[in-house]
Amino acid sequence: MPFYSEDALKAALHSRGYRATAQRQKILNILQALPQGEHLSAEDLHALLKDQGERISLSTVYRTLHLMVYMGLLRELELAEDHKHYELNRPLRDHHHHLVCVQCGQTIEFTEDLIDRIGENQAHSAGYYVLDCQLMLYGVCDRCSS
Amino acid sequence: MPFYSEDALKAALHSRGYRATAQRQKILNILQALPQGEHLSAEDLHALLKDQGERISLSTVYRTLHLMVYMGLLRELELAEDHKHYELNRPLRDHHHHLVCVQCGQTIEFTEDLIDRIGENQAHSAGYYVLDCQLMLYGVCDRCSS
DNA sequence: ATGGGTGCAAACTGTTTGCAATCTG
DNA sequence: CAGATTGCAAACAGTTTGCACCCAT
Repeated sequence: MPFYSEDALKAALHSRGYRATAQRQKILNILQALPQGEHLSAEDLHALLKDQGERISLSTVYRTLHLMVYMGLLRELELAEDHKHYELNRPLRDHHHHLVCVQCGQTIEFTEDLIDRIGENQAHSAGYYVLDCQLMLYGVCDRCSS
Repeated sequence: MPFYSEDALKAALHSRGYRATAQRQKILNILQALPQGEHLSAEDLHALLKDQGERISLSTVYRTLHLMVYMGLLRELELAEDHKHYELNRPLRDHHHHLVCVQCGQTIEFTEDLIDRIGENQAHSAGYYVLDCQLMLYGVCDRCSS
């Protein structure tokens, strides 16, 4: 059950004056097909598209990811790695947060509605419309600290 | 009232088998002197040191920042910009969180003890020792959405 | 005096950009 | 058909690394 049908994406793009292209559709499709909690880097995504036989350039992947983050369709994650990861921006109640070990990079995901609600409140009181709310916890896991 | 006296830094380094060097001292000093909520990039820090007449290389700045994040003395922030920022990792109660406009980059800081407590609990129950806890809110500010 | 730390310059990685060609509306 | 979007290759920024020298322990 995809969040964005072809038409929904088309409408979202058109409503802001952007054009619906095959590349944008394919990128969103891949990210929609990802299981909850999976996230890809721009290069992962590009490699996947290549594997599927699509002809699409890395620059277009970057441009599309930026556009979709800007539109609020995607979340951009900064985890332990040195590059960004992207995933579909599902409704707030499904948001998960990240706990990262700064030494080994192990990442644990968890959900916590209260955080999302607090974030929502803070943003609203500052006059912001929320696109994404991420609690990042950095620490040392038990394996690394022993 | 600095968090880390010269001796405290020296002790922290020695206890983990690292050496106390003038460069490490100077970098920590600059970050300690920063007002609450200010944060610098590696290059900002390097430029500041140069201005003060210090002779220190950019690589050493990077190496030192990494070491101190790893040790838990500093926080590494990923804001709207395309490079990392660093600030002193003060005790949890002083932690602040960030609200960023994805369109204009305006950043608002706020504090919320409850978030820190939730984070602490989540981390502990996963067996992690917390170094840092940041709520990142991405959205669109009222000026950009109008 | 030993080996951790530094400075320099060169390499690297992920990302961005200019431009001509190609599509969408 | 006009202008948005793409692909390519080249540029870029921030960061990392190899190595010889230096200095803390």
